[in-house]
Amino acid sequence: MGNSHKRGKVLLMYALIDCNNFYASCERVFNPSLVGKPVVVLSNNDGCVIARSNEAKALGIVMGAPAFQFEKDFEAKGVHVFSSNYALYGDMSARVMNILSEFSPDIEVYSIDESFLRFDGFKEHFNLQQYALEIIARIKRDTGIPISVGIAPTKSLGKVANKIAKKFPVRTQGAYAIDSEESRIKALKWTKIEDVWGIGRAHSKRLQAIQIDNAYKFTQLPNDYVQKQMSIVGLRLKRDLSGERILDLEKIPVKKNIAVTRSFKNNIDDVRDLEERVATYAIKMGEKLRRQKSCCTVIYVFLHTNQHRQDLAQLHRAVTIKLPYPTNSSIDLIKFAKSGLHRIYKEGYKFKKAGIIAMELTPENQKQYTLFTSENPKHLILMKTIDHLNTQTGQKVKFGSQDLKSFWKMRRERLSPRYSTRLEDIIKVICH
DNA sequence: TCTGGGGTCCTAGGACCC
DNA sequence: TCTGGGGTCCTAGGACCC
Repeated sequence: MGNSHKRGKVLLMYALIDCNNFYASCERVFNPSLVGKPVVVLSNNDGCVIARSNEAKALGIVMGAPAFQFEKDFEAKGVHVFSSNYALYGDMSARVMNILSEFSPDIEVYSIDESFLRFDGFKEHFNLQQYALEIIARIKRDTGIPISVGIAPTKSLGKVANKIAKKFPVRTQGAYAIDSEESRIKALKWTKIEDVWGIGRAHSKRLQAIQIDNAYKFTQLPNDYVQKQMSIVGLRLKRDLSGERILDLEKIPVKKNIAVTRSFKNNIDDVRDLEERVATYAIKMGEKLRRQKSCCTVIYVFLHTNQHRQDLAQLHRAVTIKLPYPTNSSIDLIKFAKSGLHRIYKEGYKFKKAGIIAMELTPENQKQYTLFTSENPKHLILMKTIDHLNTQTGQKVKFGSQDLKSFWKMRRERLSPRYSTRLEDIIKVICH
């Protein structure tokens, strides 16, 4: 394996831990009768499939499949369908990540269902394969969630190892280690180019055109060619896959942008209805900003018609607004977002989606107040109070510009209970 | 009728300046 | 025939991720 991943005598290793079919697995934890049955979870508005159990995958239900097209299929094949329940998934994720952090002091929570752990020096003291099996058993016992573990000297190789663990659950028992030069090459030759982490549709298509159809062949390309075609990002990936430790754990970054965007259940053409939507997004954005203690100085507002309806006139409009002062007050954000909306709105179009994005975030405690334009200091106290009411008491405070009749409520017809975060929904165990 | 949402990073090229 | 040149900043858009 060369010496590229060794420093002194300490062997450097990473583990990538990934929850299997996470959302579908979460639904199963609280409804064990679903074990062994096909389960799918739908996106917002029950639009398309975003998670599938292995049984659902085997039935040929593809990722992103529009739910309405598969409705009959679901019924015919006995597929259990759920609306996405982020309160449940977020809570289950936190439990899993908490336990994982007991197994290494160095952890990067990469996404809701994935973490990298650093195992530097562990190999001298543990059988890593065995250690991985312990992690799997512990997570299963304490949360009910099945996971896969890939162990390797670099992060991108950890991804490869994880994929092998998932693909051969019986042989690997859910854990696979790339721990020699031979196993690295064998694993890369097995990995299709389009399955490599960091190589998406566009790049894999271009690589396939020059007969680069697996990850090993990709690592044999000249550096300057890779850099030219795929920029510095591609070159870093090539070196990391070759066994050089290029990618390392990343700290949870403070977000640089915060977006709130939604598709509507139905088309909207009335500007007053759009105002209500945009105001609601602005409030949500304010909450997100305050949670990470940031203010924004720029907001971006956009409107889209339905791109799937080629029979209707299409329009994409957007505007970037520089705010006079950094803010995270929902009241201000509503005002600015609405003014943006009025600049881009055009009569005569049926809009399907709108969104706002907060940009150029600054820490809340570093506000630069300008002399004449600044925010109303009363907002600060008001927002604190509202956040407290919303998060601590379960009350929902609404603003005047919001719809009070829940007319816009997302379609979530098949929502499971919030088993783990809502007392009324807690699971009942009946003993006889 | 019905097709998700929220992020990051990099580069090319234009605007502008001296 | 020949039409400066180089630096910086900004933005749009492409590519990727889960």
